[in-house]
Amino acid sequence: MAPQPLPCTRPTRADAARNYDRLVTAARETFAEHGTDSSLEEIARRAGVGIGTLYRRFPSRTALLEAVYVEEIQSVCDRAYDFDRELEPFDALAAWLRSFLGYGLSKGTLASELTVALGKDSPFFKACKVNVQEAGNLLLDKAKAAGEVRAELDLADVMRLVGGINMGRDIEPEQANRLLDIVLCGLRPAAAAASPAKG
Amino acid sequence: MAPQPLPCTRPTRADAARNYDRLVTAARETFAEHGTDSSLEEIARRAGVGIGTLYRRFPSRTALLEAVYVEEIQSVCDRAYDFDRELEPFDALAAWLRSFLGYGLSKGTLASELTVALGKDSPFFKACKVNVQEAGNLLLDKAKAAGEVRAELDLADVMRLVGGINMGRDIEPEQANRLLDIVLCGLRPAAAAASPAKG
DNA sequence: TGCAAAGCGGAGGATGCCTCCGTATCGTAT
DNA sequence: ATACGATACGGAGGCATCCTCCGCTTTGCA
Repeated sequence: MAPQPLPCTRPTRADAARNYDRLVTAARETFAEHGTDSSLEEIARRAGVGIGTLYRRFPSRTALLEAVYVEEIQSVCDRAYDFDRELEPFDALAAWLRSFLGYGLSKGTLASELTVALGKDSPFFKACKVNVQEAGNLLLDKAKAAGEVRAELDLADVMRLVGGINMGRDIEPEQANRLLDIVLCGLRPAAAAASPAKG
Repeated sequence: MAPQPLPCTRPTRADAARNYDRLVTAARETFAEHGTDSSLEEIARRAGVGIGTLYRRFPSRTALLEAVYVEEIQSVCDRAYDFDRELEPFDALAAWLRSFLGYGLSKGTLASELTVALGKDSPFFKACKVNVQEAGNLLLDKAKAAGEVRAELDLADVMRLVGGINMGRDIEPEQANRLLDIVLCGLRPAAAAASPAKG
């Protein structure tokens, strides 16, 4: 189902693997609760391992974020394929974007920071991007083929807009959905009255 | 022209006023270059004053941000009134949002962080919000009255979407403008074919 | 059971945040 | 011009976090 294997550095030795899992779990929880600026020492404490262990496994904050993101990315992609099977083209795209948004609302800023991360240049994030693009483009292309989305749009644009919606930490779910509606409207072909400012 | 006086704490004594200006200038440059997480000690060094001076004048990072934002806010509001005089309703709104975006592109993440800040609860940011709302609503209401923007949208929604566009630090100006076009399309009434996902 | 490889964890140097207070400067009154 | 009180300056220092380094422990294989 997932076309590209995402890099995974989970170690093989029993104790190391156990600590790896503890760290990723603690990191996911802590990042979700206190944002991605959380203290790494706090995460190590929460995981019940020494700070040295954290740094050996994850040489930088980014590396730890990557490990957390792998699972989130996987989940995001899986849902795209689900919606593709179950819904009509535009609805599938809309549902996917809405689920992406709802997921972000429940996980603090993780989703929006993830969107930012997908713009980064690291090899890891590029690999993630490939996967998300493959899943998202499936939905987007079908919606385009059905004439329900403007042909000149690309997925990066759409993701960026949706990711920007809950960028500012606290947003009411109601407002978030309203903003998504605006974006969804903007995706549709300028069939009649509407035309963008410059083309 | 600007309806509400924004608070200003610029001191009166000569040396203090000079240092105040140096600090605000250094802060604006540093925040634009390295984001609002920049070291305050770095800013003090850049301004050529001691760290103590910075903290006496600006008891917190937020206080320093406020001083930087005052001028930006003023400039954003002024432009709204200019566009209102010079352009047709929808074009004025579009031009204002586009200038807001262009300004953000040239100033790093300042503009988008400003958008986030406008959602905050501090008295200062509330005052800023009042001013921006007054200016923005002038444009938005006229565009609504002209039937070119959906009546149920509010300014906070629009600002948030636009602010989200260049949230992720590095964005190509070309892409940013494309995203703004999508948003602008989304603002227009669902005249014919286009209709939002849920109403 | 023994041993080498792999992993563990925390001490410690560097940096940033913020406070406190002795010293220097400014503006005014004489 | 001078003196003096009010105001401002600046950096030392306490605390938190980041990240590195290295001596000790655990693991898994022979």
